[in-house]
Amino acid sequence: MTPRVRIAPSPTGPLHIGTARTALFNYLYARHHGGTFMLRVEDTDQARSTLAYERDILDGLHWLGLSWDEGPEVAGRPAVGPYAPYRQSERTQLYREAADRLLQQDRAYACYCSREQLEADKRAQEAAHQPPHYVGRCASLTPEQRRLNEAQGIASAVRFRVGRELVAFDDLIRGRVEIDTTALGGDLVILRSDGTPLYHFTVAVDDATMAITHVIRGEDHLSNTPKHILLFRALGADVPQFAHLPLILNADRTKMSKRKSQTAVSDYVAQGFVREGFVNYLALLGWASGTEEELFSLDELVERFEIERVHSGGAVFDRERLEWLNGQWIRRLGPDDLAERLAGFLAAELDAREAAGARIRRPAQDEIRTLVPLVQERLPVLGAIGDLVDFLFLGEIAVTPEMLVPKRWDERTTLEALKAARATIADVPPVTFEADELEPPLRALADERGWKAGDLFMAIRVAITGRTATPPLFDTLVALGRDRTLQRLEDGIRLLETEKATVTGG
RNA sequence: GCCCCCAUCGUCUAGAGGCCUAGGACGCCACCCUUUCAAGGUGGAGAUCAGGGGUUCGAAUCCCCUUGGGGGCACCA
Repeated sequence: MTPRVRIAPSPTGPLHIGTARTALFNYLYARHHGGTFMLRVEDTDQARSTLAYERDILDGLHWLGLSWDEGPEVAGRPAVGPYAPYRQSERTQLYREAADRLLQQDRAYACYCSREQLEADKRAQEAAHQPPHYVGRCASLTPEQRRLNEAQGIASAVRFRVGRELVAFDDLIRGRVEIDTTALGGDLVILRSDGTPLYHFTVAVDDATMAITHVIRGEDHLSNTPKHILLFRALGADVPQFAHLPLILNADRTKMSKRKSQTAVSDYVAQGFVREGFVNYLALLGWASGTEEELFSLDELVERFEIERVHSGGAVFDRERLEWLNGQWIRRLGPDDLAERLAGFLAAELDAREAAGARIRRPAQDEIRTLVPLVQERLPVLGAIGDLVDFLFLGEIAVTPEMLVPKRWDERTTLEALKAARATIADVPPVTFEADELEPPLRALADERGWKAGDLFMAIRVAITGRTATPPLFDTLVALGRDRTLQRLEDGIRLLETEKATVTGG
């Protein structure tokens, strides 16, 4: 049997990391077994669902590289797959029909309880230290009573009868799980009094209708599974296999939430995580290959993924490890590819600087490509590009005399060194202004004066970049260009001279 | 409160009765490389395998209990 799996996000918020991980595992399972990966939008909560969130979720899944075989119509393009529609808001008729069938078979009944009554029940149960459950007030209404309620125009919800039994299933990850239906909270509402369906019902109806064979989802649904199984059976459908993935956790080991962690995939995209690193990290949250390898592309994951190797304990989201993995993948990117991915991040950074009042220059055609060798192994995230090379594009860099003076040096030496360096660099003609041509004379200069090369280089570095940590100096000089390099050295020299004048003259 | 799930270094994990004086990775610390920062290399600290009982010649691995943690119990998804 070729598996049919699905990811069923609810557009009530941006794509959540947990949803992304669940989507990934479903995708891996489908692809590994040559099955079908389906996307279904669970937008039955009209009040909270928005199109913007749906967009964010679809974009996020695309970004991750998780293409679905069946899914809803998007941007004017028709739905793909034989089970359309794939958006629950367009399937209401189906739910109503299914509910009608259950009603006719007396596996469900009309419930006329008011909100107030139900709340009073709940309060009473709480006071009696009982688990919240429906008391069954409407479970055995006579036809006469029902007619009376209807005549009074009391709106009714539809409740599914939950009998007393032990429901068991073999979870692909956890093994056998048995839950007594008495722990389920009584007969559950499947249709609200306004006729709209509820989550547990729509999942079961859809998974049944769409011939889902394996339900792979978060552990937070484990306790709900018996409800779904009961519904599947009542609907006359085959019960799928279940696999409940461990939860992704906040640092305090509670279920990952946006209150305590960054949960929106789009935020990680915006910070410059690359899909390769992100996917790799997500896969490692709950799954391990069993070998000591841990860098896997999506295709490699597809090849190696086995649901049995997913383990059952929750996993704390560790951003440092994510960043490390991300850096690994950034280093593996081809130069043109990296340059292309970097462009937007640099532009955004420069926009921000400009908006803050800075005078900036925009990178020339192909300039970013030439910067790649300087930055590739220094980027934990693409968004770090600004901090790494901003001095190349800023009209003015912020330098103070204190910064200019290397640790072991004094102001006088620094001034002297900067002047000498300026002269030395000025001696290198524009046509040969290259790293290989710049390094030897500067080293020779240090030698001549008895300076440590590192100190000289540091003074130059700070003068031309305003930073003590930069890409390799000579490459940086080249990237800056001869004119700007000389100009900034002069600026540095002038800064020290005025400083000295103030000190001695004051 | 009730039900369910889980439990190996700070974190992600390997481990399916002897190969474990518990392996790898992130992070941390040293050292090497080195013009700074990274990257890379080498080494180190770091887990009485939550605790206690069994089973067994032998248990991180199997069973039970305890403890701890988490999740679920809506006319939310």
